[in-house]
Amino acid sequence: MPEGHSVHRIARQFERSFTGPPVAVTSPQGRFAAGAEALDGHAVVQARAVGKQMFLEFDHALWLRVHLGMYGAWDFAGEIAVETLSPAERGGRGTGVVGANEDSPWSIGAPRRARLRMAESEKLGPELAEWPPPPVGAVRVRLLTATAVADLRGPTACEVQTPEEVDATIARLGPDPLVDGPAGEDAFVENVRRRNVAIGQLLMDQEVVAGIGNVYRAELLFRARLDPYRTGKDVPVELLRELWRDWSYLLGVGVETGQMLTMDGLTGDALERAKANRHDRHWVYHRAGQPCRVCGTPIATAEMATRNLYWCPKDQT
DNA sequence: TGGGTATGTCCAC
DNA sequence: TGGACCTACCCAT
Repeated sequence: MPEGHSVHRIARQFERSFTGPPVAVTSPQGRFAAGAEALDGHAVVQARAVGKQMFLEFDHALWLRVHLGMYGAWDFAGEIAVETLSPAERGGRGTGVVGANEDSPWSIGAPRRARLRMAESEKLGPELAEWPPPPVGAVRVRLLTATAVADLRGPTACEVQTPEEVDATIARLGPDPLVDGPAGEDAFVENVRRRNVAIGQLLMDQEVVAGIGNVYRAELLFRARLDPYRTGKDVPVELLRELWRDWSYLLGVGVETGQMLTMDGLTGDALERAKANRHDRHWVYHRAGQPCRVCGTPIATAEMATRNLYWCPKDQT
């Protein structure tokens, strides 16, 4: 599932393409019919992302809360402003697809009629044959303006919330570097230090820190050379502060690039390989049995917090 | 072509 | 504890 960086990117896409004009809200699949009716015809005021949760505020003080879960995805189409994608993300299509400057990885493409899938990976689809495009498959909710459409499929959560309910949802979440800034660091340290629970478990706990998923967990622990089984209260405060700052850094990279790039210092061919092939992208994630990129020891794996954990038993102590 | 796995969370039993 | 959610991708056949 999309980890925190994807959700922040999606919120940004909504800010760009959906705030302002009234939005037609429907549930082609039918499972969100009542919620869609409550929002239909109202304008989106703002989009917010906290951890892996996204919130859209409508102009009558109701919010749409969405959590993508493992398989959820948003498909955007229409005259949407698309950020520059890497060649791999463009699905092997030629250049000039989004009209953005190829040399500037952070630039925003000129709005044009296109299709963009935003989930764990992002991909541009073919040009649109008709407008609005017919919903394909199980579309839980469709948001439609005169120039843009967004279809949601397969979310774990999709519901209408009052402002009080939004506050309550967010209150249950730990700090998010892009929401709380440096102030989140103290909260993170405190949340970890008071628990007699493995740090590998705590990083996956959205009440401890919001937005980290299984890939970032494994990579952050390796980057810190930290044993996943060390309990929270046993991790030195200074190491926890470094861990928080590293998460803030990786989240920023993820939001800017749309990819979970966790190996620093890559240049040239190695960088291109990492961008093109996710198996060349990580230190330990999904590399069970393969040699550690630093010491050569086979990467270990075990289940922790119901997910597969990966780590180097020699380097992480 | 078909099966297994996956970035996550909630709920029924 | 296991299933549901519902899709994309990779690999074996």
